[in-house]
Amino acid sequence: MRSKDELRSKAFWCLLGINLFENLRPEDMQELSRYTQNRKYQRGEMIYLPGDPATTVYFLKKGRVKLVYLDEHGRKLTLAICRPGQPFGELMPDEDHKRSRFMAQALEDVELCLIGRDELIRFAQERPHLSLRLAKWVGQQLREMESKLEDLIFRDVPVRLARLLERLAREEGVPATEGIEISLKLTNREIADLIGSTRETTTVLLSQLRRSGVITKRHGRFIITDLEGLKQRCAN
Amino acid sequence: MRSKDELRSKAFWCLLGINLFENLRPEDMQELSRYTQNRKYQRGEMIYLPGDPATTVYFLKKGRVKLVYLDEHGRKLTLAICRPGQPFGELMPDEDHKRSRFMAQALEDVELCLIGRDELIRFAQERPHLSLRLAKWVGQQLREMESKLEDLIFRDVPVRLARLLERLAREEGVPATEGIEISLKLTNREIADLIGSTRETTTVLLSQLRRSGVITKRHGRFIITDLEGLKQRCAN
DNA sequence: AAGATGCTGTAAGCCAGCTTACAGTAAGGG
DNA sequence: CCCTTACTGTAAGCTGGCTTACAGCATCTT
Repeated sequence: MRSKDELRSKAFWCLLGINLFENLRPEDMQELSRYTQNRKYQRGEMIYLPGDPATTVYFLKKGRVKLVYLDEHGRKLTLAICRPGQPFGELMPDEDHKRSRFMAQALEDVELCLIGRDELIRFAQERPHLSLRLAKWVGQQLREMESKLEDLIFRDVPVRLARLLERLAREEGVPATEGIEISLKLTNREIADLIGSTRETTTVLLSQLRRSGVITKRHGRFIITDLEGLKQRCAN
Repeated sequence: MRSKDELRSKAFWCLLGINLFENLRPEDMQELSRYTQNRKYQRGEMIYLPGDPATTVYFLKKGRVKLVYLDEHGRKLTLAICRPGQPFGELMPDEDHKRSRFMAQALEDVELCLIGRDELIRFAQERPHLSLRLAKWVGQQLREMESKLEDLIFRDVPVRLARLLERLAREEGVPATEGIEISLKLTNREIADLIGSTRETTTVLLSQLRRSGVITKRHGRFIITDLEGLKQRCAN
């Protein structure tokens, strides 16, 4: 059986690589790690569902996770794709501890560590620097939401699709022989959910882009073969 | 000429009634007030414009202010209506101090006090409780944005209009003989901007609601005469 | 009083993109 | 290997709500 110390140092290690906790003093890390847990999920598994009490904050260690809004009629909108190092979950829920309206789903095999919202806040209460970082994190989420809103109101579906692909190429792209490969397995349905459109419309638009030589597909992953052409389609 | 103390206590008074600074120690209030300024604006005046550097945080003392997103083609979306006691402005802008994409306009004669973002953050740095409140504030903005997004994607225009009127009746309503009066002068154009629709469509829908006996208008202000009927129209 | 400016009301026409429907293809699993 | 399930591709039709266009009012200005 492993010693407590070993377990603790393992948890400690878990906190490394998380942007939010960079530059934290080692003894603080040590303390914080006592409140954390490690979890693993397989591709496709749900990490939390709409309606689950929003009392936990998650930090991605490995794999990617998508955050999806689900409405009462089953329509979906994917709000974000989180990458290793990033936190997700609701840090600042309603006064009345209302349940989250989002779900988090593993896009790949995922490793994460989690911490109770109240513990994290109590811990931050005595560490102003961390508190401000939390505020900054929430501020980032806010800005992402704003840009999502901007897209959905002011841009039409073809432009939203082009902008999504351009962003994915920038954020998740790896160089390939034909161009930039988006290192994410995404179905047309998932892309549709990301741009707030339907599967059918998205399929048609993707076919057009393929025929125009802007993109191609290999092993279920998209490759941007003409980044310039794509960028032209990002404007209204 | 007035003494420094008098000026200071006046500024101090300015901080009272602002939710964010409730329960702050008097000496902290005293110090914070040294960084603040008071300003007045008339109905219709701009407080800041898109493109202005986002370095200031505002606290409303009197009157209401609307925050509007303006796109490059002149289309508008009103994101929020702020009321006395509420803060607005961008507390947590991009790393690169990107300029705000919003404008703030006085809906009525307005009194506010303002403080530099950096000063406020430096001040909060040593007061963890305040830092967490800032995070909570940003969290609230985030939730409002989420609900705006939800409306815009999943609900059609008539429902969005009904929900807006219901919300305004709840938040800005005062009892009147015929029903609940919304204590805000709003043109059809402004209502259209609030629900992400056009002036014409909004006019038609408002006329329908009037003909159905759900609302009426007096002195440029709407009165909800049939709250139940309105609530029925809030569902999809 | 006349003119300018901005708000309200109404209506015809149009179109992006959602719906519905179906066929073909890939892939996972027993 | 077959069978089931899920994904992709295509197309006809419909419709919510945006566009465009005007006319009548209400303020405000000088």
